[in-house]
Amino acid sequence: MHVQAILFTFAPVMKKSDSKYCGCLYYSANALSRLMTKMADEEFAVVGLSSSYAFLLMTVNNKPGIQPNKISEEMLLSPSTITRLIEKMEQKKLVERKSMGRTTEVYPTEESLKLDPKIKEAWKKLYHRYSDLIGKDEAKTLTAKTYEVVNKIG
Amino acid sequence: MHVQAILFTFAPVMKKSDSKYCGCLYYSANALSRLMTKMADEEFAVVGLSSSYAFLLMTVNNKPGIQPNKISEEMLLSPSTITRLIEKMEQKKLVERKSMGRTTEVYPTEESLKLDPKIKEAWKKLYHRYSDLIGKDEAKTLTAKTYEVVNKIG
DNA sequence: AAGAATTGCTTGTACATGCAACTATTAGCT
DNA sequence: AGCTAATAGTTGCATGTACAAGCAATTCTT
Repeated sequence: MHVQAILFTFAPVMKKSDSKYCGCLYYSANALSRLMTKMADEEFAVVGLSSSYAFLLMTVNNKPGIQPNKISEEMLLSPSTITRLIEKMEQKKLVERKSMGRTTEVYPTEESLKLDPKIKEAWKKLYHRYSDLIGKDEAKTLTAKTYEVVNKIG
Repeated sequence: MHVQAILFTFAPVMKKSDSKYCGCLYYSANALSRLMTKMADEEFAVVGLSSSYAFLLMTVNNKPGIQPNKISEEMLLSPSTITRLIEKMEQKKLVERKSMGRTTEVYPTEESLKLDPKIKEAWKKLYHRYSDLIGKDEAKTLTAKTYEVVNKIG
């Protein structure tokens, strides 16, 4: 306890910036989001995808035939965004749409399924990367807290 | 301690969604960011601005003559983004640029200064809005934690 | 069974943001 | 003084995301 205090006094954690906005959740949430997205995009680059597409594929690979509707819920993105994501992945021959009446089912292609382990691997690396940077427990609690707040607000 | 446990057992917090991604910081940070941005945009709509522009104006109003450079640091946005934001606000006659050599100084117009109290008011309402939703202490600690992580990662 | 409401998905459009490449200016070195 | 390096800012381009409006299919109502 004492040691901690002394350490903090003589060796404070260096902050990169200290904006007048740092007490605002809008600000810090957005800043973190941008950083995490950049980090995720870097990791998923090994499979030639940016983060959103990687998550889309994992979602579809996990539940072949899932409806855009449900993907939207799972990824917390708007239906129109999901349409756009699916379009792009269809162009790349990584998913296929089967429309039946007003509903649509989205299926992974062979290639997407073959890619799946690599995507999951990249995802794991992402996890380790930020966990190493900020501490495993710290990462877990922040993630949980954040998600909890998302559920309260959204 | 015991009471807590019992409460949790018999009255768990109801979650809206429970994605397989909820343990990923990329995912929760992005979700929160989107929600907060939406909320902020709603609040700042009373002054006819979306959130980024409101923050830009507050920054410039607070330090007239500030350089884009410094705005970028304070807002944790890339220089090019700041250029774009300034352009728009210049079109709306809310800021002015004075270029001197390679440096540029950004000044608020009268109108921007007149708008300032309303922007700050909207900002305060934003704060209360999410604080009411998730609890004041909860909001404060999450904001602080998030900002801390931003400093560690960024 | 016909019209109304709802649902699932898509499209047009707009916006926020960043990267990479560029220009212009200043600072540093010799 | 002159060349090089660094810095400040801008621009072209690409991407991710959402809203509003639309279309098509289904369900509800009476």
